[in-house]
Amino acid sequence: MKKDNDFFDNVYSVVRLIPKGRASSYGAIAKYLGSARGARMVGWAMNNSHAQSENVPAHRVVNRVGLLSGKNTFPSPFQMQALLEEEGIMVKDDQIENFDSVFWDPNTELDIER
DNA sequence: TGGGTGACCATAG
DNA sequence: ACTATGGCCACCC
Repeated sequence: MKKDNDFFDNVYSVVRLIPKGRASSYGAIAKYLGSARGARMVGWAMNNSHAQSENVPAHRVVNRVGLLSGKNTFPSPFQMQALLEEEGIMVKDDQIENFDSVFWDPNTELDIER
């Protein structure tokens, strides 16, 4: 039988593939799954990521402006920023600095490049 | 069953 | 420039 949460599983897989010191965006992940099936679902999957036994580096996932949108949903809002800084990502005012540099797009990095 | 919500993104005024 | 609204699709009540 088919799994309804196939979408979630896909998201977790991609998030785990995010290299250290890099960050990705919800829309990029959603698009990588096939289309922007409502980037909101990606965030929601993250919200349920706590249900996953595997460690999902949700802290490496931010919105398109590099803002730590989900820090509020973390066990401790400071944990997300702390983890990011731990990996060398500079965070200022709940926003990633040089986001252009740390941005990791699965469509560009993983895929295809022909 | 139907309606509301959501860690978003894009376009229009 | 900023604010407002629509769209996307899965989950909860």
